[in-house]
Amino acid sequence: MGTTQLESVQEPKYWHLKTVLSEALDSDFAVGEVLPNERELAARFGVARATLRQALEQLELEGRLQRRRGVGTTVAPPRVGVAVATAQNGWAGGGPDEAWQPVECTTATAPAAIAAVLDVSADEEVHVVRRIRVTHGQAVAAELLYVPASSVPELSAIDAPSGAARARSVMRELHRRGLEGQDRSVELGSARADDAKELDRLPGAPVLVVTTRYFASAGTAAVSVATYRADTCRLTFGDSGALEISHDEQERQAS
Amino acid sequence: MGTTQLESVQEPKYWHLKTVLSEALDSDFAVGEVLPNERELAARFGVARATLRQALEQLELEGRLQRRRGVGTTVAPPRVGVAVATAQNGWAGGGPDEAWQPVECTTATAPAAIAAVLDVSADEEVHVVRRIRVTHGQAVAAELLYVPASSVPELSAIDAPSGAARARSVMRELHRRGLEGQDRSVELGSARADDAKELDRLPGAPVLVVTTRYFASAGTAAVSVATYRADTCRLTFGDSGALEISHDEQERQAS
DNA sequence: CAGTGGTCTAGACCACGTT
DNA sequence: ACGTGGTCTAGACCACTGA
Repeated sequence: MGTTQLESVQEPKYWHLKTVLSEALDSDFAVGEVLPNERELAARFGVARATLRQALEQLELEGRLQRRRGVGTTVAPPRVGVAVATAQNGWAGGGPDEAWQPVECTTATAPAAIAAVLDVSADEEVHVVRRIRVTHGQAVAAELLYVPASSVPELSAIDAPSGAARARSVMRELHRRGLEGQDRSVELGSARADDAKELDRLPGAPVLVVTTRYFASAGTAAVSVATYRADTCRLTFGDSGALEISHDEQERQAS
Repeated sequence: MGTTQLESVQEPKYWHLKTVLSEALDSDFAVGEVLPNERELAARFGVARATLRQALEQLELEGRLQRRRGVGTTVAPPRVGVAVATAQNGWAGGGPDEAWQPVECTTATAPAAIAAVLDVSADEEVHVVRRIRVTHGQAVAAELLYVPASSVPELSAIDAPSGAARARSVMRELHRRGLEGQDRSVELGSARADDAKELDRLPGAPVLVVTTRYFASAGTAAVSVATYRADTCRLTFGDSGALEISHDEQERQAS
């Protein structure tokens, strides 16, 4: 009757390509190894470069590959487990593997949504602390911490008016105020231009946006918006330490 | 001297396009409204369809748009805050807004990485419970829960051999065993074909993969791998309730 | 400078949902 | 059947990195 459809894949080429590449990555490549360039790979698989790129983009999204303009495509190391502080940990910035570096501090009016949560008026100036989180020598997250003046009442106005020094002063005062709890949410986003620069990525790169509300005795003491590199990070929330397996590994070992 | 470069944007077209569209979305469109089709929009902005699509893809990734083949592109509602159980909550499945529906239960050998965490040998059969999480009538997550036989010793072998009924039996037995703690990690992934189907998305759609390890008195009682729709979900981890603002709103209101 | 990935074009055809 | 978004092509040029 009907025509014999041999190989009627009914599966997009880029999807099949991704599978093939993924398996090749497991068997034939070591972490850090450089892949052939895109034109070469596309020719080798007999597809247009755009199609090949679609497969590479997915693999990069899953943390399997790392691509850098002018350099090439390399096999990415497994994702880094990054501990996100639990309620007990207090203000991030303590542990050895949880190194937040204050970069700058300015004062500005907070975005309306932030102002509402902080319970300050929309046109009130708040401290905005810029911090970078570094793990294994790599910048993995960039944060904006919004601190109303009322949360750091003893902050001397004579201190450095901006810069890392003032950022440290604000953090010190926050520590002194103590902490009663936190609220946290995680969602997918794309990196703003400034965050992308700090994270050594292109604007629009996928990031995990962690929004944290810090409660002190008087109410909401501060709100933090931290953007983590989604390609390289696995956020961990542990009662008793980080999980040792990654989703990628599960996939790869599921064969 | 040099040529006067008026409008030397040095900013990709699709990026600028995304900004323009984003603003238009805020001012001229209501949630659920249908946008003009891609060919029309591309023509209107004077760009190729592929370029227009690049902008739409980003906006969809950020949860601003929803695109469905054969239907069109619509303005997405704000992301749903989905509570991820904290240590106190025990086995997910209780609360009103945390409805996990058992779908099926089979027995199979777990992927190697899972088997290692469960502390069972790689060729040992475990129960695999399939659950779907529904919020506001929408499927937001699909889960595979791996349960070694030793965690549900009293599970009658005479029970339904598979299907939703058996899934419920396994969950009931797990409840009986109690829970001492959990470990959790969140990372970005792309939907497998089966998960995509449950979530009404195309394979490869971006998802937040939540891997949870459940501890009982005897050790690791089960491991869960849940994939949440990244476009529509905002995962919340609260000491005291969910955050009420979303990243998108922050962005939009930051103007 | 050469080589890489990033952007962009102007088409074509396909799979799907609705009518 | 029609219109939608999804896939795919075969080019072109640009921006960046490193030798």
